[in-house]
Amino acid sequence: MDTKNTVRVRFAPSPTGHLHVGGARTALFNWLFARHHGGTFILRIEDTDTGRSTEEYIEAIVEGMRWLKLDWDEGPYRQTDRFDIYRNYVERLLLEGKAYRCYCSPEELEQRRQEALAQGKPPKYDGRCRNLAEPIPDKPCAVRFKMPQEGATIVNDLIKGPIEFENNVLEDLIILRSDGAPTYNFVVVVDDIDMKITHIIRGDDHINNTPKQIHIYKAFGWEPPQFAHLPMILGADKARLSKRHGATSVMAYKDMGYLPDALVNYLVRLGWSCGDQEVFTREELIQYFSMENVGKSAAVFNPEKLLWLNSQYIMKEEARGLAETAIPFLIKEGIISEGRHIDMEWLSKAVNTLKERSRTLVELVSSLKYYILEYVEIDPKAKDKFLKPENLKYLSELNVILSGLSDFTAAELEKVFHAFADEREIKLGAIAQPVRVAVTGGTASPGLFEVLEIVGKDKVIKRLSKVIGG
RNA sequence: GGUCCCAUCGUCUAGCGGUCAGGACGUGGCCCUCUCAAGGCCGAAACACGGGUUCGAUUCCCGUUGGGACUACCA
Repeated sequence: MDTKNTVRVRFAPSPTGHLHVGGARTALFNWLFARHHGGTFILRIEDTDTGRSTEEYIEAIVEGMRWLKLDWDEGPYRQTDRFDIYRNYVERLLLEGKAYRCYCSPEELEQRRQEALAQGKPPKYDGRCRNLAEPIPDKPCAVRFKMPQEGATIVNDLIKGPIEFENNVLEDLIILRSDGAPTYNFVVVVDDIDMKITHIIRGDDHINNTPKQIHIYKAFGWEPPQFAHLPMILGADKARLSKRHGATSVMAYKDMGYLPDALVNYLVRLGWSCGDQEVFTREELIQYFSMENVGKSAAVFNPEKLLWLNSQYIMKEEARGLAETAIPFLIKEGIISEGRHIDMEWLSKAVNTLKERSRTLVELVSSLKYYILEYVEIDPKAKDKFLKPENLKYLSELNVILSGLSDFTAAELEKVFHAFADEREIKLGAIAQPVRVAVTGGTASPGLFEVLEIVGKDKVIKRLSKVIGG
């Protein structure tokens, strides 16, 4: 099959919430499929539920897509802009006798549904308006699609394989509400045909909708696209991922200091694999992506592994670029103020020492405090352990030596410290840890000498003096 | 209740009839070391169960069990 330049896929979220990780993964797989085949990726907003859709969420979804760098070639289309198109198609079905007006009120329907459920019967529409001879003038009505009741429908899913449905389990679904707004199962078909979608890649929560949609395609005489149903993403309790499981919105991960490439890498490995490889560049993903390597079973979202991946990406990232993305976090934490000038070259050096010990940008920024601030807050436990009187004696001797240094570089400092320890016949750690605590406020940091160099002689002396004095 | 999907270490997964069942996260130990990381080495850890098919099943088929989704004038 020649799929080159002919593949057209879409991500079709409904703007009833932020872009969440499940949606993001669906978007990602569509995007990868399109990019891999040199096809077209379309963003379509499914806002036919005017009661729940909001402009804010449309913005939020677009923002999330941009942050993840999932660029689209067409759209965002909005279904609310296309109501006339849908109504024409509904009209056509009505004319051809493939749909009918239903005068049952939502209340009546709901009541019958509850009764059926209570009796343990399938809550399926009974079709009572199906054979009405004449339209009832001036009575509000919805339009239902006449679902075939004989035979079976087979969905040939690219991921799950063939799935068979008995047609008699399908009901005459409403395609046009009494307020004139069309419904999902109808517009999705019309749009996918209208937009010449070749592959529908979506969550497997849509599997049961697929046979219904196939009948609509058939009613119009259209050839359905290919279907590929992605397995769900679950929480630790194996239930569908939701707010209960913690952060689910993509932008929440941005705020927590995750890199978009790390999230993308994590998400793609939830359900897709390529041998033993865990870390991929975008180019590799595009090159290697194939529907054949998409798994069938649902996957539990594992924050620990995402954190590890994020640390990998931070480690690989250029210090300069990291420093730049860290700026908003520094401002948010009040470590630097909005307009203040900061020497990016210097900051990059500091960031460089922290790259391999920060799993998130938030952690990175937190460590950056002791590089940037004048004084540091000292952890009480660290103080008790390492700033005892005997240590303070060494610190003040050392402070004198450091004050006299003109070459305050890591290499020079290392020599000085070793000489200091040798003369007093103490281990390097015996002096390094107290200095570390005095300068960084804690017991863990990058190599002490590089920290001292970057913090700079001035601040180092100030911090040591303060510790000795107080 | 009905329909459909799914089933390999705790988690993500490789496996596409014959493997000591591989990798990754996490976890335990060791090495490195001024601390913390990073890195290296080693370890514990899985084929849900029962029937078939086959010379041989983790792999193919059927049940059971267990999870999940859908079942709206939501998408």
